[in-house]
Amino acid sequence: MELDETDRAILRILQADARTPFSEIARQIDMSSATVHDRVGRMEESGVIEGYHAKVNAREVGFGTSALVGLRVQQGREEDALERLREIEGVQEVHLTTGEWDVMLRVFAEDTDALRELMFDEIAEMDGFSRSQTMVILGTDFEDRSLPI
Amino acid sequence: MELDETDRAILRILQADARTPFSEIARQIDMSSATVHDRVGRMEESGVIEGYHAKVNAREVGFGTSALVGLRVQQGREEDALERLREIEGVQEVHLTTGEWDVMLRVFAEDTDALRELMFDEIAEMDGFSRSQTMVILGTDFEDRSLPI
DNA sequence: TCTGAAACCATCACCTG
DNA sequence: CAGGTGATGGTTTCAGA
Repeated sequence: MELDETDRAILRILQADARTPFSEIARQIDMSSATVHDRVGRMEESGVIEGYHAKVNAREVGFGTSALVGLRVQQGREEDALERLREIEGVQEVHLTTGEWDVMLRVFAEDTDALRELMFDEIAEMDGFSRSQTMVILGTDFEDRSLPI
Repeated sequence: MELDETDRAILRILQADARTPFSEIARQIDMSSATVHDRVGRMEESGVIEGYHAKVNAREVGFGTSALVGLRVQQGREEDALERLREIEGVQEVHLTTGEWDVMLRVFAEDTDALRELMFDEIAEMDGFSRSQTMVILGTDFEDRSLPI
């Protein structure tokens, strides 16, 4: 889908605050809210906007620990491996990558004990993986910065 | 902040769709929308809810390439290093980690050429870093899965 | 892309158990 | 004191221009 500057302005606003009323967006971009409604609908339909999500503080809901995990997958077992990763609740992101690791995960767990259990009992147990490396996240300087549209 | 099952139900709904009207949330959890309004306000105030963000398809807005980058930081230069990373637009996440790398980044770029420029002209140029490794993301199986609250 | 109108929603002061 | 009611002003949404 072709996006013009008006669409991009709408995206910038909704990236920063997805609950901004269309009427307020309309004021900011100097158009009617019917137009905003229209354009947002088109961007949702076409997949430019993939959804709206509340960002919840992980620590506050009991996930005090997070880590990045690199995995090596045995050749030919890729799809199989991904399928099993999807079933593990703490796994929040799965990327296929070039370089030292074939798959990089972001996992969340209650604490370091729960992380260890997740790694040893769920991930290390899976076959199709040869090596892994866990990088515990000690702190996050920032994340969920808006894309510079 | 203490969260009860009602709060958690609200969080689950807003994680999945941040634009759900309070009246609809009220229907789902069988309470009045005044109560939902109240509880959401309290969770925003206390930092349980950190914001509401539209998820924009990166490819559709011109970011066809993404990578995870590991960096080694010279001792004592950490704060300095983070400050410069914050200024680079394509850098969307910065985590401090244990293990092989001190800092892990998520970067977005227009294409592999732009990624190379970002790596060589902006990141490799910075001092305070000794080594780096770039893992280009070939595909993402999933990301932004909701936390299992 | 806008106007206008109907339906819908957020918000708040004020009750109620 | 958490939760509900009800009024009101703002918002969404859609047909029609």
